[in-house]
Amino acid sequence: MEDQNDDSSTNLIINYLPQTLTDEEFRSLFLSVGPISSSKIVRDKATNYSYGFGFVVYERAQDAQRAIETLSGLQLQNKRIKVAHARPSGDQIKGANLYVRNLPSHWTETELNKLFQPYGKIIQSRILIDLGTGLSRRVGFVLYDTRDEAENAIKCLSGKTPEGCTEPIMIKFADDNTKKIKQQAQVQYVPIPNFAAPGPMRTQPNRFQRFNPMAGNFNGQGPGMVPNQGGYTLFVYNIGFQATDRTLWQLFSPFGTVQKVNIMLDHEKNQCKGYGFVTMTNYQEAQNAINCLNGFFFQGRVLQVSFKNQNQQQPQQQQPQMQPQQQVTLGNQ
DNA sequence: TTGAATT
Repeated sequence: MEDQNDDSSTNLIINYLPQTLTDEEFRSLFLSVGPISSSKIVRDKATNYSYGFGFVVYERAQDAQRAIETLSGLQLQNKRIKVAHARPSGDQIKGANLYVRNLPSHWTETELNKLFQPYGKIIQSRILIDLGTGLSRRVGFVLYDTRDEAENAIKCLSGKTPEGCTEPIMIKFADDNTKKIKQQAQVQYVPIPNFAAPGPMRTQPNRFQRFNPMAGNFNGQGPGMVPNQGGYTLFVYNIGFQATDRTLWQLFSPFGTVQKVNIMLDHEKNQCKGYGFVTMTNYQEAQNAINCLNGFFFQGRVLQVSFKNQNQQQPQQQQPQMQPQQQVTLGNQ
């Protein structure tokens, strides 16, 4: 690419993308902020497996900034995406990720960072949690800004026993993820609506559902579902008074094909009445959107999302005559 | 043998 006009202010890296997010969904999401010159989810060349991150280059720096402000932290399926300026790429930032074992079981990222930050700038760190028990698996990752810093940390910390601990920690460079291929394409994320595990509470309830590509059709109807030409309309309540059609678009399009969205407006106050409607093509995708977004904490409110027809809150979604809002229609854009 | 932060 020959986009060298101050790449650092327009080039964004997006982390923690859900595995099933498509390139089109990814692009649409960021297009909603402003014109972009390129977008890409980084994938394995052979299998197309998403590594869970991507890049977006905006045409204007102010749009890139706004994307960081409005989209970072957005919940997409089972992930909260992170949007940030990409660091200038180069050899020195490669191979800067460390794998750490034998961590004290009560440690969080805070303690991990405290131990590692004397040796360099930490870009990201995490401790793995056992999903069944909610307890630490006592392994984690520390990503430094540069390879040199990571090497330095290994030299200084490897085999050392941190203060107040009984065992030495083990450190090595993390595997190069771009060389590993998960052949089993994320098949088993079974919907477990009320997976109530005993033990410590999770930060996020595990009510997120993924599609199983082997069981039915990702874009089509699930087994036994009756196709509905009109689509499935969802009622979205408590979305706040600043919400626009774009808000609904951003929230729902990651879950599938959205036919139209419709924010109900208070024309006197010229603002949202606090609710709206979303029509999705596929039942399965609509149900998934409900599972993921109902009860989701969004901009200081708890969203309520349901099928419109199950609780007959509103008459018909007739478009008010004066409605100046254009409807977002998903076609081939 | 770990999650997924440099195209």
